[in-house]
Amino acid sequence: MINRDPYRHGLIESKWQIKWKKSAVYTPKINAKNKFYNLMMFPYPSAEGLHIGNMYAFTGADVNGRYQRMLGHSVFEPIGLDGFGIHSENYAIKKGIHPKKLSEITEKRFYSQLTAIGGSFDWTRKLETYDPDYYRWTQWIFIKMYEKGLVYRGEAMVNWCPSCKTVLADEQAESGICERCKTKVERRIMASWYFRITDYAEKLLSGLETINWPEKIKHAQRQWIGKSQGMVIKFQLVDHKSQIAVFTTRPDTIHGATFLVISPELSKKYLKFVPKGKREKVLLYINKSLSKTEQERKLTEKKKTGVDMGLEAINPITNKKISVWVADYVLSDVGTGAIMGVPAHDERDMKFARKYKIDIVEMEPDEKMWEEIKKRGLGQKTTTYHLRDWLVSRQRYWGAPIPMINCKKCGWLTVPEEDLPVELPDIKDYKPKADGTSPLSNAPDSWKFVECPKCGGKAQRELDVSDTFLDSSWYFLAYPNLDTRQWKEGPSASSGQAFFDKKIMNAWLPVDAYIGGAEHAVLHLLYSRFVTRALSDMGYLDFKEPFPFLYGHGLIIKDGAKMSKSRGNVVNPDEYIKKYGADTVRMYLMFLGPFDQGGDFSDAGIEGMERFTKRVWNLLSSADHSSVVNHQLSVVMHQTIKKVTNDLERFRYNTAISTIMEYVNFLRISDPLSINHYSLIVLAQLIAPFAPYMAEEAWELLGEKYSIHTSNWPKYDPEMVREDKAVYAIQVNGKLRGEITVPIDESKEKVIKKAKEDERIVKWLEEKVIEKEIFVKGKIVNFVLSVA
RNA sequence: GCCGAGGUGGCGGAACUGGUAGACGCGCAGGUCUCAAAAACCUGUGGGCCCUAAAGCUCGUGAGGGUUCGAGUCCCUCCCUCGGCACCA
Repeated sequence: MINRDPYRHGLIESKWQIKWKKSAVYTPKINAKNKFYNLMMFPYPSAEGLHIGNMYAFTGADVNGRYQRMLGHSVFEPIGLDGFGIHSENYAIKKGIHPKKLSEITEKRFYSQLTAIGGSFDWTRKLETYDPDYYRWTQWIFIKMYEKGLVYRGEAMVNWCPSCKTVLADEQAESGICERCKTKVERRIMASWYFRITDYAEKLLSGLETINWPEKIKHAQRQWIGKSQGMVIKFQLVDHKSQIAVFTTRPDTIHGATFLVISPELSKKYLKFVPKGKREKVLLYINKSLSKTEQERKLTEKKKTGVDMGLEAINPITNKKISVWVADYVLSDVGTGAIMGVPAHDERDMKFARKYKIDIVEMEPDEKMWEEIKKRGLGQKTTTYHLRDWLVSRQRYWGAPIPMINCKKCGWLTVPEEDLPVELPDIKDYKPKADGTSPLSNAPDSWKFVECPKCGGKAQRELDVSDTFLDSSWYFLAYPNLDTRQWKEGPSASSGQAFFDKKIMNAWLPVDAYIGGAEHAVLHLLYSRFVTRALSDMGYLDFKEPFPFLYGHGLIIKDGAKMSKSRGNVVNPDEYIKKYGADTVRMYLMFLGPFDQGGDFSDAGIEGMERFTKRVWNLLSSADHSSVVNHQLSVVMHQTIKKVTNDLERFRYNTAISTIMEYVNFLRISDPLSINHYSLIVLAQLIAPFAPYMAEEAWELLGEKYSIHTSNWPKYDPEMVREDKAVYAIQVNGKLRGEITVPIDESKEKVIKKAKEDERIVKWLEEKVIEKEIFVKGKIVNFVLSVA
């Protein structure tokens, strides 16, 4: 009897959602054996909810988690929300709803969508960055970093986004554009808190060699850290005691240096040496340059401008007097902010020299210069980095308050640990202000003013909040510890104890598989590595890299463009899940192309996948299956297991699915009586990571013990995957002329003999001389004929 | 400009260390079923030539050259697309 009940995805999905939750299949014991921490990058809950691109990423990560679980691992796949931050806050402002209230709404929506897509999340250990139980530890980390000397307050030129009305870190303002809203950033001088990530430049760079990440992402980090080795060389000014230090990676070209150029910022220092007659012109140039934004300065790239400062310096190698210029093509924060101009070697210097008619001296680079300069004490080897310290202050509301107190008498002090968290006060007017005043200045005095922890006098809290990237720089450390007493109770004054249990930490971390997009290459991924290393150096952690293995998934685009609300091409998965079921949508997404490549979403092919889902269901739910052993079917089955397993190991989900399709096609044309129970068990198991609901339902129907997701992944028998026949392609002069089938172990001589006798081949060999016979076992025979 | 990744049918994409290019799916065409349609199922599907047909020949993986018995895969030159960095001294 054949059961042809249609597959009712709605009913089946809700059935298993409830049962999975109740039986805690996805909740590993914290002291489990064979642990596997499978983590997808922390999502920030966009107000529109989960879009199809998020679903793609989560599904791909989940397929890996489910596969690893079936391999026998205790898989921990936690989920939470990176809900603090400008993104959520801006949306709240737009909607006129308080961010706290809005976060409650988005949280519900997000979690219900994540449930619907069929992820094997451990719902008992979730976290949200805006939860005071979470951010007290964000603040604790800030304090620990401060105590270690890794946090300082600096007054410096910063990136100010006039649209977001806050300062931004360098990583968030690449090329002078706000990472969030794409507005041009302005330069402002502001007092802010900085993390000394530059102290870790070398460690972050060399650590890349120890981790298994996509080369693309490692490359982006290397480039961002921007190590360059060179020399700082001092040039003596003529008639003055002062010197100008330049940084160069090519000291071997110093004998071609015919001028010096100082950045406008730095040139102020030398203004006093500039002859009176020239001073006005120089000053004018400096002011004009400084009023340009970084962006404008970089845009005028090709055109070099500058002014002769009327000063001379001595080239220490040639002993010639050379002129000193100020020009804005030299940047103050690169190297020493001053360069030696070597027109014969550097294209930019050449342009500058031509324009202002400065001497151009041809020369050959001389490697001995390194030694020479060092020996004569003219300069020394120096390494510089492009990496800048991480600015973590934000003049915004929706973030973790920075746990610092300012006392007029005692200066800046950290909030005592036992007073954490410094809770974000509920205030009515939380909008950012154009003048850079923090919205928390609207907080009541009872919140703003506190007793100085040192002298007891009146002191004020820091009013800025910290960067969202600080929240997300350590969340992966939190998940396995959410059940611990320390986590719930918070830090105590005396112990200095962390939120985590080191035993738990060492058991679960580092993360076994981290899956996320490449867009965080120099943001989240760099910050997390830094914070982890810092905590490790403080003795809190025994590992240095949080993510030894990272898989970068591709992006789902729509009509050739990235999905975004402004383009109006955001695809919501809800309607598709409702119509086709989560399993079909999951498989459709995974079948689009290689997981690291992403793809263009069009629903054109989804109905094909629906057909496939139905076919699989029809096979699995046909109760009348024998225990007959059909050799040919067994061979195909074992080959399928082998191929699918290999593909899953390499995240080649698209080909894994196509292999399962071929298996299904084979079963469909097979005599129904030859389809035995085990061949269906295997089918259900192979498809389980992709279509978890249907697989579980089928598993029950097949009378197997709950749950399929904790069953043992099928193993292939090496004896069974061996073919007993081989198909040889027969070529003449490299061109395919026919093929023959022979027993797998047929000898070379016999294969060649048979090939020569094949009627399709004979005519090609008639009256020809065979010069060479190429034989590749199991594959090919090629007869090479002599030309004459 | 530099650094990545890539360019394969009408489309998404297969092809392990050089060994039968186009798996799998979509789309399309024809058919079965039906009063009809949908669904489902079956057959075909890179271009050209030849042909009643079976079969055969030939060209084909961005362009051109090379290595090799044999190249989508390796080497050289060039073009294009996407992503990253960019006056970094």
